[in-house]
Amino acid sequence: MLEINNAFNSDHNHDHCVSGALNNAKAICKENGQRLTPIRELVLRLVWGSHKPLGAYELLPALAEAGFNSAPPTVYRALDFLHQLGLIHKIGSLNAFVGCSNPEHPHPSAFMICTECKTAAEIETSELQTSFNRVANTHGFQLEEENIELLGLCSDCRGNES
Amino acid sequence: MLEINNAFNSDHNHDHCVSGALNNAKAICKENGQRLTPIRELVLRLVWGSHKPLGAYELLPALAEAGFNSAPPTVYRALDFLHQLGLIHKIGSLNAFVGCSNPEHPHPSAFMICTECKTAAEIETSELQTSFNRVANTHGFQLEEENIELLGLCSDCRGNES
DNA sequence: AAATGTATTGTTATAATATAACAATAACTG
DNA sequence: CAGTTATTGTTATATTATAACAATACATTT
Repeated sequence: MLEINNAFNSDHNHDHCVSGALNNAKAICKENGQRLTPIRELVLRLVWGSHKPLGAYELLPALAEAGFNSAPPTVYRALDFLHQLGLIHKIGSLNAFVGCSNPEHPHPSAFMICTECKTAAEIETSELQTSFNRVANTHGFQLEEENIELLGLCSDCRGNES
Repeated sequence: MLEINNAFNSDHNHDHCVSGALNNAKAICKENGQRLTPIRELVLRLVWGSHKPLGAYELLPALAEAGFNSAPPTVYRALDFLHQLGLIHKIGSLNAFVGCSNPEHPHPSAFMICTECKTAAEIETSELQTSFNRVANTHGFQLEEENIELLGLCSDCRGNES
């Protein structure tokens, strides 16, 4: 059974998501001998602080406000760094980044993305991984990354349309 | 069981794919009261003629050669038109378009994309649709489109690396 | 601490992708 | 044929992303 996270439930305590992600990130960086520098930490906080995928250029003002350089390469470097460690996901169809799955164990993931309000809810995909791994193995394909995006209207936005 | 098409098999008669897609496109346009104009047909041929996803700007020279206007809006319009009818797929992570699944019945689809040679092989996903539909229904999500991308190395490119 | 090498960040410029806005033409409809 | 709609042409610009190199910070060895 596929389960989703609570992105569509606006009641949850989201600070918990962010701080969980941060602790996780620190551990992962330590394991890999990488440094979670102030810029990287800020970008991680910003991305995880939103259930809506954020584009690189949406992050720049916050970087500037925090006193960092805010040219595009700065934010793209931080995003690439976090992405490579599996700490954030890139939503290809939106050119935007999102965090907030279960921060204790990074994993391939899928998203339901509302085309109206842009909210992205992560789907737990363990059940799909079997299928993906099998088809990859069958064809000698070395699976390295997944972009799984379900696009449509969330229940809130469906309601507002009627 | 997931099956893939023959994109990784360079021996197949690809003209057949293209002409199949074209016939299918004509029928679908007729059904929907849409016109498959010369520009649209050319773009369809070009996209289906390649197993590698093609970016919009890669198509422009061919449009120019064929005597059409070749400014970006021209090709984006044709791509949007074909995409909306389900005749081509957009690969979000590559900003590129691809055709060539079973042209007789358009359907949601998934791709294995080689990050080295850029070839995209379509995966038949009927087995996954059940899962996707269920999770969408459970959360009142109105599923409209899917971007399913498996990224990695195809067997050819794995061989070349060793 | 000084010297050295590596990683990170700053900075400028530009590449690559995509769309807005409006004019001109072609195709459909009564 | 006149009126309407759909398509294409055209110019300009918005959005997303990276190249290239300089400057600084950090880590390691001596």
